Order: sequence, then C-alpha cells, then structure tokens
Amino acid sequence: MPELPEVETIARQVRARLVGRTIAAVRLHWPGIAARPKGAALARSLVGAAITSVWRRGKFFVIDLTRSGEPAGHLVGHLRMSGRLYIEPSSAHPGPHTRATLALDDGSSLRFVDPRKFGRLWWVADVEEVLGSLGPEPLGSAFTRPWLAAGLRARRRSLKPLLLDQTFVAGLGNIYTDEALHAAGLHPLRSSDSLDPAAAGRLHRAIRRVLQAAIRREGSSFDTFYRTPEGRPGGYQERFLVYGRTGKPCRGCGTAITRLVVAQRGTHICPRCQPRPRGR
DNA sequence: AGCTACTCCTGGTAGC
DNA sequence: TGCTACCAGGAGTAGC
Repeated sequence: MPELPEVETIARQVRARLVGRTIAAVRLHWPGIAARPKGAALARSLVGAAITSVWRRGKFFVIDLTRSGEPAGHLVGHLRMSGRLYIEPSSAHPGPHTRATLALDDGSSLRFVDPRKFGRLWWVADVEEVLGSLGPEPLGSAFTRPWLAAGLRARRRSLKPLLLDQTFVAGLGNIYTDEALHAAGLHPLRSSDSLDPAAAGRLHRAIRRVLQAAIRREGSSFDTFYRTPEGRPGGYQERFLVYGRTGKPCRGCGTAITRLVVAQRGTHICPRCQPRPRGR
C-alpha cells in the first residue's frame, strides 16, 4: 500500500514526464474515482490546463495547474490501498483496472490504475481543501524531536493508532509504523503520554530513518500491487525488521516476530525488543 | 477524548 | 480441479 516513501518515489518519477505538458483529454474509466467535483465535472476542470509542478504531501500527490499562465487549481490524488500511477503512450490499451487517464499533448498518457477502487482524485482551487487537516511532514522541518515529545504527551492514545492518524503526522501507514516502532523499541499499545524524552527521541529518529531509507530504495513492494511508475518494484521490503515477518527471528535478538491486531490492523512486533506495557 | 465496529473494494489464497 | 470463504487495509463515519 503506498505510504510516504512510495508516493514520494512516484511523484519524483512522474514529475519529469508531466511538468510542461498540457492535459489534452481526460477519461474517467470508473467515475467513482472523482471525489470532488464528481464525475465529468472533474474531467472538465482539467482539460486544457498546463502542468507546472508535481509534489507530495503525506500520502497525497499534487499536480499544480495553470491556464494561460494563471493559476488553474490543483489535481490532488490519493492511491489508498492499491493505486498506481504510470505513463505510457496514449495508443496503448489501458489495462483492466485503469480508473482514469489523462492524455497529454505529447502523445503520452498518465494512467491511474487501482484494482480495489479506493483511490480518489480531487480538483480544488486551494490544496488546503484536501490537505488542510494533515499533520506535519515527518521529514520536514516542523517535525522536530521536541514537537513530537510534546505531541505524544498531549495525547493519551496508543502509539500505533496515533502514528497512523494523518492529522497527527502525515504519511505513515501500517508498514512504516510497525517498522519505526520496532526500530525505537516501543510496543504499539504503549500509551503516547508514557514516553520519556529519550523514548520520544528514539521514536523521532526511527521514523525519519525508516522513511529516508525506504525512499532511497524506492519504497516497498511487499504486496503484488506496488511498482514505481518506471515499472520497478521497490527494494525496502528486503529490509523489513518486523512487517510480514511473523514467526521469523528478530534481526536484533532472534526472538520470533509475533502478530497482533491493533486498531483493526495487522501489527508485527518483536515481543522481546518491544515489551508490552504493563496493565492493559 | 479515544476506542471499536463498520464501510468501501477485489485479487489472492487457504481450506475443503 | 474448482469452489467458497475469508483476508488485506487507508480513511471516513457512527456509536459508545
């Protein structure tokens, strides 16, 4: 499932092929992909616009648009579980799970492919309409150790659901949350307000290191869905410490990795390196 | 405030 | 072999 490193990889790869292009035609193979405005109105908002930049915020990608040099809104997208973006010649046959196609003025097309139909597209005048409630970027300058320590203390939530909460910090999903908690030696059910400054510091460092390392390897292709827009699988799944490693030895201490369910998500821990909090 | 359950979806897979 | 049942989960929502 695309999380921050996967979306970052995707944005980097499609950027070079999109910036400077004009959207010649839009086809919604499955209209439900249009979150706002609905259906054909989304397509109409895009046709004729020029792409000036492509960037990422949390797990969203953003395509900035202009008309005659004037701002013309933004195409915002979320790949959710199984979404992918890639660019191919417009003459190619779209695959069976293609949900949207943006045909460009150079004979290429951007495809939004999404077997599970959870992915969505928005066209908005102001990106804050979609991105406004997101927490800070974990690799950005606002995500400091003191900020995280204070944020953890201000809440009284289990660490895992808090880290998955996009309004707390933007971009972490199930995989990288499990990886970061393991790297920090913290149990996913630890209450956020129970961390001392040293533990908060370990978590801060773990989040940043895990995300940076995953970006360097172009994300993770644990499931069958994710490929970069250039068709390569990511490489970070080979580095997983706990995710999907149930029963295998912890790389740190050799104890078997166990799986539990936290916040309705499969959750992977080393029971020795991540001791369960006392009480509940 | 924060928890759980439910919803949206469908490819992949375990079990028979 | 072929069928069924269930699982995965990001995020929104409802209810406690």
